[in-house]
Amino acid sequence: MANPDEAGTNEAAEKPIPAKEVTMKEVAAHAGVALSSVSRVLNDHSDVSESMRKQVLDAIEAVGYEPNLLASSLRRGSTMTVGFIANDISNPLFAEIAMGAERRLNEAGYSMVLTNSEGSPERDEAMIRLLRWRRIDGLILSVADEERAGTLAELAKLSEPVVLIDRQVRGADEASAVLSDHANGMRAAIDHLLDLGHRRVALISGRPGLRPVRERLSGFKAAFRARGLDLPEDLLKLDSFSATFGQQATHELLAADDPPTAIVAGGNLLLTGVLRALQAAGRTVGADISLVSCDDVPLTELHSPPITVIDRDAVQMGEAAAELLLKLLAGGEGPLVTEIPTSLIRRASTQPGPAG
Amino acid sequence: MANPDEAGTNEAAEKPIPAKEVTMKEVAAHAGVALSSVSRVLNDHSDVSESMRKQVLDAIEAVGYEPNLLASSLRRGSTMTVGFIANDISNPLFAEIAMGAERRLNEAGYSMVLTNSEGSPERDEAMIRLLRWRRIDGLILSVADEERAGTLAELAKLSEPVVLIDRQVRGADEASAVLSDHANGMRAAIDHLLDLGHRRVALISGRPGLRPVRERLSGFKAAFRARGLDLPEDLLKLDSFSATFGQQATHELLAADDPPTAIVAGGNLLLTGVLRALQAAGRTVGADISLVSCDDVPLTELHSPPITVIDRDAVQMGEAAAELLLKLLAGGEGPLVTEIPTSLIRRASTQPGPAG
DNA sequence: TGTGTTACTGGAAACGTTGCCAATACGCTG
DNA sequence: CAGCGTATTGGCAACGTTTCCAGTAACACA
Repeated sequence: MANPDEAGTNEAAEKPIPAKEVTMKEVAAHAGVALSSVSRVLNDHSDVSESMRKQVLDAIEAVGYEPNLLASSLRRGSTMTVGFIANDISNPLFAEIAMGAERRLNEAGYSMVLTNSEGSPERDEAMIRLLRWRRIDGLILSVADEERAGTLAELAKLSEPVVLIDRQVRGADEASAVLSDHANGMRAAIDHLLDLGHRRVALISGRPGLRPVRERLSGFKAAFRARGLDLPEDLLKLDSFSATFGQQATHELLAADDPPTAIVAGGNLLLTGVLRALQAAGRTVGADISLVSCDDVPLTELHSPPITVIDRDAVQMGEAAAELLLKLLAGGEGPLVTEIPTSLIRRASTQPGPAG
Repeated sequence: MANPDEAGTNEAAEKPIPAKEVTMKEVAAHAGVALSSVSRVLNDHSDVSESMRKQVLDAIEAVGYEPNLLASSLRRGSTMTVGFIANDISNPLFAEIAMGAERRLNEAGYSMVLTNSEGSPERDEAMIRLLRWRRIDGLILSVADEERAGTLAELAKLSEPVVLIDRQVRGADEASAVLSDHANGMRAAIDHLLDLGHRRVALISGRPGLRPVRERLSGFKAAFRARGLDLPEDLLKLDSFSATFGQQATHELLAADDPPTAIVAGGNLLLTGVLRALQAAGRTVGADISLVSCDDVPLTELHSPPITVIDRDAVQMGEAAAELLLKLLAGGEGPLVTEIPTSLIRRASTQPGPAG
């Protein structure tokens, strides 16, 4: 199956070949030139004659040489690789961010290695450490816990540039980041619901330890405050982004004495839990209870009725993160921050409430 | 911010430090032992005294040593890293497969680097080559095109073990793979539709060049043949897995002279396109037209009505792929194949047809 | 013919590890 | 006390690159 004209005549591989690696040395020997010349051709340095270039390229072809990036990186001191630690790749949102980042990085000649912390701070730390030991040139990540000392310590040991996605660590100006404007998105959503006459509005989301939750909460509060309305403290369920929590929280909310007339799901996984619970309770979205979710996914658009969402451009976030990192890699100074806007897409899941 | 007792007294870093790497040499010097002893401690070889171990570990702590995996891999000739090339990470199905694989590989001490070919055969090739140059120990992937010579050539150059996901390359017995039993799943789905009285059943999916499509098609045909029914050739739309194709194909099907009474969407992205088209045409799923999709995602469960799907366990697929690869890495022989079952989940999107 | 310049090429020392082999010290037996 | 095994350690050569520094040849010029 191998190309027959590749190995002379008498080199038919009979024995369990020891699979010796073909190195630049072989190329040099075959071309009858020095090792350094081969290197110069491969990295196209200026000082190589046309004849030398051809000679070497032919030899490379002839012996079937393949570069060893490990050796090269070791010598050069740079891997041209950027790490990306996602909280949860199975979340389509993160996948899009990763895609955006990878595309931009590839354009700039970097490659990206994607890993998954599955939302676990321990894995976060382990991944940061591993990537550091691998000598990546930069890192894009969305830590699972902004306050965890271990994670911060691992990050501090990293001398390469870091860009956070939707996270903020102590002392706002310490780290570069791409941040989405959750506060204004939420503010718009709550204003919309209040306009419709809702007053009992519930918010289900993760722990306020994470920036997106803090921001959403602040937008939520701002909207109530602006109208002089009391905050429905009992309707804040802030504990996790998981579908199961969404389901449980919704179940509890519906069973309460004074249940909400509108629910905001702060996370696209949460939404599936919320919908399951509403369905189980026999409530019809829109008619019985209004619903807003975060991030536009197929489910929100195709649900009956379609679900109002606070949207943002995930691919753009990834691109922006890559852009910042590239600036830092090029020697750019200080913490850089890009803010990504959010926008409210009104759909039929939000209907006039009791006072509307 | 750095630990103050870390650098003697007079080493306060004032200047733009050249960021010299702390190596085993520094550790050895600080501990007053040989380089090789440090290495022995780090790889916990048997022949190290307790005192030596402590001495070295203390020195490591003191100088803040961090292993260089590049150097280590170069020397050892093994990276303990497995590559994973996904067709499309933003497809939640692939994300789950990747998660399953990574989990299993990590248990075995390997780490996984995930990359994304975005369904492009060119990127496929480029990624295989890059990973090969990086000297990965093994590869899990789902090639974008089973027949493309370039991809096969790149794979052939790889001397490390490979496991395919739901793909089959020429000569069934040439490559290890995890294959899902699409044929039986589709057979069950079509039997279900035929039982309900449907005869005009459409299938929308990717190109038959890919195994999942071939298998689904074969299950589709088998079901019709088994009842002596003619195959509705005009209802086969096999060109792409994208949402836009799903939408377009559905549009065309609905506009035809003798439109289908049931549609099978062969791919979870396709489904969103199909639903958009049905919605645009004002058809109600279940009542007006029956619908079956492949792979259970939140949308299928939470749609109104819920959508009948041919399901399979994606995480299990990933685990199985890792399992096979680990066997091969341990010296296991020959191509290994694991078959993953599919099952039909009946929901309200499939209703009795005209003849039912 | 000698000198300087240009344009290339070769040699060798790194990069940070690991693993082989030889060296050392120790304790014990005969 | 010689001899020998055992347990531990040190030294050194790799792994496959890149890059600096000399060296060489060709050539033009005086």
